[in-house]
Amino acid sequence: MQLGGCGVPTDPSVDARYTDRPMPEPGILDVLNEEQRAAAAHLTGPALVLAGAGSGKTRTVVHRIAHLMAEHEVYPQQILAVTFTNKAAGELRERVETLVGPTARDVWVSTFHSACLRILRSYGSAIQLDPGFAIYDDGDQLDLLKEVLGTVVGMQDANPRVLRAVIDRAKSNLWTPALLAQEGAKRYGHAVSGVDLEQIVEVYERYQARLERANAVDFNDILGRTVELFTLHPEILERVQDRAVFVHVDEYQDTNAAQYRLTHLLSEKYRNLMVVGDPDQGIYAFRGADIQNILDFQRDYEDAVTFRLESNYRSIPNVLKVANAVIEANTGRLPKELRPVKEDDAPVRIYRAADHRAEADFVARMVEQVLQERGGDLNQFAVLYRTNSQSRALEESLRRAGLEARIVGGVGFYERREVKDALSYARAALNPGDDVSWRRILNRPKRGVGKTSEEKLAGWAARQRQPFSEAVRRAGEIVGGTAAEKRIAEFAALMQDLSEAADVMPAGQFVAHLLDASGMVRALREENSFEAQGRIDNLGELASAVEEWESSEGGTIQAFLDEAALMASVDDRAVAAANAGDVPDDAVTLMTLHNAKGLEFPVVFLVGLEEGLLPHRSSTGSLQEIEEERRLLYVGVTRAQDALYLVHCESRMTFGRTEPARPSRFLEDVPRDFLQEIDAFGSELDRSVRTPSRPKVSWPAARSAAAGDAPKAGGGYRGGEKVRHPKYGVGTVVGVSGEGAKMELTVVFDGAGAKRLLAKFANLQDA
DNA sequence: TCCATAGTTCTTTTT
DNA sequence: GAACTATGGA
Repeated sequence: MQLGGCGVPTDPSVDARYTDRPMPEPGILDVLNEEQRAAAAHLTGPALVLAGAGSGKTRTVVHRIAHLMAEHEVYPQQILAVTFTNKAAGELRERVETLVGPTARDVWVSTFHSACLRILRSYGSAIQLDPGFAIYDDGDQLDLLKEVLGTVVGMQDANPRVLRAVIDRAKSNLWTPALLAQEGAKRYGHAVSGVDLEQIVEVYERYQARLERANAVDFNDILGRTVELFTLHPEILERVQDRAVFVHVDEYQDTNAAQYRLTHLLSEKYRNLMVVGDPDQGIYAFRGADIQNILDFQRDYEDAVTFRLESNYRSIPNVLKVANAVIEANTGRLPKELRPVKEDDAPVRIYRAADHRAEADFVARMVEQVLQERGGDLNQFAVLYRTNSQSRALEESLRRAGLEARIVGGVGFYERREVKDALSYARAALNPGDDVSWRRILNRPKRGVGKTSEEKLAGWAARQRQPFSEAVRRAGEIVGGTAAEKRIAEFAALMQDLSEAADVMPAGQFVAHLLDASGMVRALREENSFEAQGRIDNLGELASAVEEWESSEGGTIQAFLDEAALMASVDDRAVAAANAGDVPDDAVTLMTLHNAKGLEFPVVFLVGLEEGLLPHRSSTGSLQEIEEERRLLYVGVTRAQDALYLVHCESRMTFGRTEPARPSRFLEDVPRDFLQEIDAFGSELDRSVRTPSRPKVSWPAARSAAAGDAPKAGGGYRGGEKVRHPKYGVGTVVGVSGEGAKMELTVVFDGAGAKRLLAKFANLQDA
């Protein structure tokens, strides 16, 4: 699908043709409910769709698009739909295609980033971007920033991550360095995150200059430079506008200033803008998203029509009760209550685990149990957590139980060192200005060019204002007479060969050649280790992914690099082939709460519901931050269709240190009788036992009252406690139920696994 | 220039 | 507990 040259009528006179039709139309919209149908039948002008979780938002957009095409003669080439992830885009396109057939392929469905990247590849030369410009990801940004920091007085020891965060934030607000100086001073004073504002501005300026000199853009530039392009070249904007007569923006609550501006620019010619979202699911303020964008839509577009979708088709009533209770605690929200359509119900369960291991074992055990009880496959399960680092224990427990796990996100395939190196070769071959890539591969694999030589080259490049690759080419003049000189010359010859190869070889062949000629694979083979073999396998998978990409999509290596750069998770569409080897088609899904947005699963586990994790310790500084964390929990809860397990630990390991953990404050917002407490085996615990004479005490307080000071004699056991059994040895108490003579303990023994014991007879000692 | 070792920082969250 | 980085000896 090419921009511009695809037979788009220059003036489709939409306003005249598509207004004043009687409503509702027969046909396509019949399957929708009343709320959905009203929104989907909307024709022209701005519209806001406030869509609660699970209310059929995508369905509504899909039918609206189909309706426009099938019954109002709108060309697919006039429709643009912007989604948040590549995955959502693929799904949307597929569903429209199911409804209206293959012409749906001409509907432009894309993320903001992919759409803008395509525009920049087509028209970027108008703002001094060479067609082969590189995309710098987080790691590249950091590398470049480290270099820049070295050149600014007093910034040598500054943390590049902090600077990156500030610059990213400025860019997502569309602030140039000058604007950052101005606006930053207004909002933050003279220092941001403890760094002097003037110095930050200086770093930002130099960083940006270096990016532009390298013919590169970072992620935020993909949006920001597109805005720049549109502003400086209205004729280009207009061509794109004609490709976007009807604009849809999904997850509008997560748009930042740059995306807001783009939305406005794209839709201002025809004003057929439909934005869809849910302010309660805004979870990206940390990267500049502003919920105010959706809250102010009616103010921005006074003639806007608002539609509300509040019937929830996804979740059982108890899940929605919990969800509503959680989100009601937020202030300043539009009142909204999810109404269940489903009638079947089951309790939402809560489990208190001893530590992250017990938590993970519990999840594995429940998965097995549910499989036994109701059958089905592993794809029905999802485990959601706040931080990626929580995935390891979960993965281990599941694997130990023989259950496949699929981790979405995390350290992606394209961020693995060897893969990144290989891609850097490709980038360097395509773009002699890409200093970060050139420097990365200079001595990788090791070819005897050390830090000293590298710095001499870099110093020369900086003084001469030349790209690093030029320094490599002229190494003789710079490091003449040293041992490294010859090695660098060989490297220069290699790169000369590769850049010629990039022009003449098809993508797959080029990557295969690069892997061979660079010596990467050879060096790994010589290492002869288990780990090196894994890396070789990854490189092999990369080669097949490119091959596959080339034969199925007919893509160039440049297009492959673009796709890889914008790919959030490895199982996103085309390049997923890269990981085809180890992604099973039946597996429990593990991912962060952020990644889970927009998805649904029959059985959901929310783990790590503790203070410090959710809300995360670094997001407790302001009410806004805490409320965003609460929305994150809300997003998690509303992913569940039929069963929901909430899990928190009594102690958790952070930075390799085990520390006591308190249940999340958000659990206090959920009335206790909305939750059924269970033990490590899923058996229901008797509530009256756990809250003696204090029925109104909310969750966390009740916990300490019940377990905290109980005497040891008489069986005052509590979860997390280490005990010794005469036969089974040392173990950890993971569950307590009943009282007195009937008190039962669930103990996970280090050697013998989990056992259920009557406390009275177990003959346990402290361990 | 490279390698082993000790020390340090690190975890939010993602296009 | 891992991944990265500084250091000193070969």
